[in-house]
Amino acid sequence: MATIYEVSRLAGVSLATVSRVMNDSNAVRQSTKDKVNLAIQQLNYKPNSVAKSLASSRSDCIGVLVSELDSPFFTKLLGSIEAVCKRSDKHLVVTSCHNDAQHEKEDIEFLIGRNCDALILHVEGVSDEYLVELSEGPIPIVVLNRYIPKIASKCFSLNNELGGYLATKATIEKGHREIVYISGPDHKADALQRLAGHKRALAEAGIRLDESRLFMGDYLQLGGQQGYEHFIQKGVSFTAVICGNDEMATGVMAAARDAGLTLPEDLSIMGFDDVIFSRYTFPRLSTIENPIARMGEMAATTVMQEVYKKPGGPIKNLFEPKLISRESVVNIVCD
Amino acid sequence: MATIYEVSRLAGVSLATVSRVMNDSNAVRQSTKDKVNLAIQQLNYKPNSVAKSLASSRSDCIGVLVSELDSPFFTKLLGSIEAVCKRSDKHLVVTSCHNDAQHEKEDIEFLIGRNCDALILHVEGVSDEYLVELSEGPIPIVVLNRYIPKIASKCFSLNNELGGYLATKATIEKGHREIVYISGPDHKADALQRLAGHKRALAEAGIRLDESRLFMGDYLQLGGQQGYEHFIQKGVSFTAVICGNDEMATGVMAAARDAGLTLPEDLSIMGFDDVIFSRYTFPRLSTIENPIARMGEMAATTVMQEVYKKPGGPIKNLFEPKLISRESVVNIVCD
DNA sequence: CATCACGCTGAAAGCGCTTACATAAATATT
DNA sequence: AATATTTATGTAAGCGCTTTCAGCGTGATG
Repeated sequence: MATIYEVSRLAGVSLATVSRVMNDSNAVRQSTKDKVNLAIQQLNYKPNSVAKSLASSRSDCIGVLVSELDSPFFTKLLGSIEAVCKRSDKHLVVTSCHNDAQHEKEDIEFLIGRNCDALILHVEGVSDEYLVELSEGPIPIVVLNRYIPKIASKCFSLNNELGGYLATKATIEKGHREIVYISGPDHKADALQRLAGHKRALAEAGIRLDESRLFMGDYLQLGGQQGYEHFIQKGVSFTAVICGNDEMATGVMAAARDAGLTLPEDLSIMGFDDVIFSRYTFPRLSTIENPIARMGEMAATTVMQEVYKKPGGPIKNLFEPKLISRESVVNIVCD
Repeated sequence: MATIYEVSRLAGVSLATVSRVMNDSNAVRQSTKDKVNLAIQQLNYKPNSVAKSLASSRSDCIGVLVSELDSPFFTKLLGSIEAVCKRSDKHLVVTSCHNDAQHEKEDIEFLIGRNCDALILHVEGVSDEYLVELSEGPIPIVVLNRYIPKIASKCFSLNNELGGYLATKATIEKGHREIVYISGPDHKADALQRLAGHKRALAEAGIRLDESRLFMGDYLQLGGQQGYEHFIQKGVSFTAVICGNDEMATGVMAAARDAGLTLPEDLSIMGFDDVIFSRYTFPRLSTIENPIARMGEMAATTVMQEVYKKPGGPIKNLFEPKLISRESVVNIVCD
């Protein structure tokens, strides 16, 4: 690989001038620029971004930390972040850290050590205080899917409580009274918020909340299956099951079909997130839209604006869920 | 951030010694190590990996280039690669480049400029020659989902032809004779190979290949829909549709249902890849297993072994597809 | 014609680390 | 005890780039 030095020699100018041309400083005469560009072409010179990064302490790299890499949720997120960053020629260092506070911290430090210009974090293990402290450090961060009052402008999140409320309300409006809920794990804030919304809708409709109608799942397909089986085994009767996310909803579908039910006639199922496959299920899943992609977009745009001074539209931090009525929740006749 | 210089001063040793301790060279006396480690702790020193990378021309970073970031296919791939790399403390610089040869080249050059220790590439735009040439360069590469004879040991791919053959053969064995095929785009090698397998199975069964029974789709859900509608409009009669991938199969499902068919009774549908959502469809999709995750694993393991001299089991380059019979392809009675 | 300002370019000092190579200390060898 | 070996540490030269500062040439100004 050619270095800047060889370019400077071939062009008959100094290192500094080549560097100026590279970063198109306007303090270089056009004729000089031409000479340098010619040399660059002839040598097929590509600047070494590591050296550049060390000298300038800017890396044009953004660190992204997500919980999992192989889930449709993060896929959507990552895709939208990458699209924005690519537009400004920034690149992504991606890590996943399986919800473990220790790993999260290690990965964050790694990304910082790697001179990332900013961090986009989807973390569930570390505490709010840790993140607040981090945000006071030299390297800008934004936080996804989490709301921390002290650094609200750095947080991009969904009104999960409202989402949970809408899911349950819509189900009740279809005539359902016997409803069970399969929640995400209770160490996840969004799961708890969604559950809170569910309870509010129930209370509003005057339906007594019965702990036996609640199952704590794992946000995975398996959790949905387990939840369904749990309720059957306990002899709970229900016409609808509301799930903390779409993956568990598909688990319920599978388990219900295995038990011989016809869907959606025999059982209504509500999801949450509207991840890609909810359009592929049959019946197509009624769910709550979670604008994950827009959240990622906003987070990345914020970084572009604040760190790189790129132009960009107004930033939105809080997102509203929306009911998506498909066919998995049906009207039932009240007895 | 503390630098190595401050550590060396606090510990009362030279830079070189600190560096040796960091990279745990064994040529340092234990007592010296202890002094240095103490200083490191006291200063909460974190090495700057950019400087390290520049000085050593090793970055502990592996560049990954995929076509798309928000598709279940790449998700699976990326997840498995990351898992392997993380185990050896290597990190991923991820880029997506939407099948465009020019972008692919730019991104590859970016990754090289960024001192990536190796490249894991899933590229469809650039030519075989380009990749062969690249592989002769200073930075090791491995290639996913593509077979290039000259660098076979660097390629990890599926026997797509066999997959296409198996899909069609299984369908024929269920009694289908009127079969249509929705292929992936003809600029993708795997799509063409799958199609070739389809033709072989047809020929073997003595079924005449009719070009009117072939539709070139886009590997997306939309392509499946369009394919289905195309055949209906042309008045082609068929009892089974075989798709170049699962996403198009879901498109066919949707279109067929919209047309009032009952699945799988009225129409059999075969997919390819067995990506995550094929388990969520109803009827559950019969498809061809594509061990994407294992391919990613092998590719990453190869890099670990060759670049970082990590131990690891035997490497497998060629993968065999397997039929996964679920419920979307049914037996039909021959007239 | 001397002076000043301004635009362009070059020299050189880092950025924080690794790694020959040299040297000093410790140990082994005779 | 003197020398040869080995082991542990320090010195200093980079890695390829950015950036400050100084200096040069040019044209404008008085």
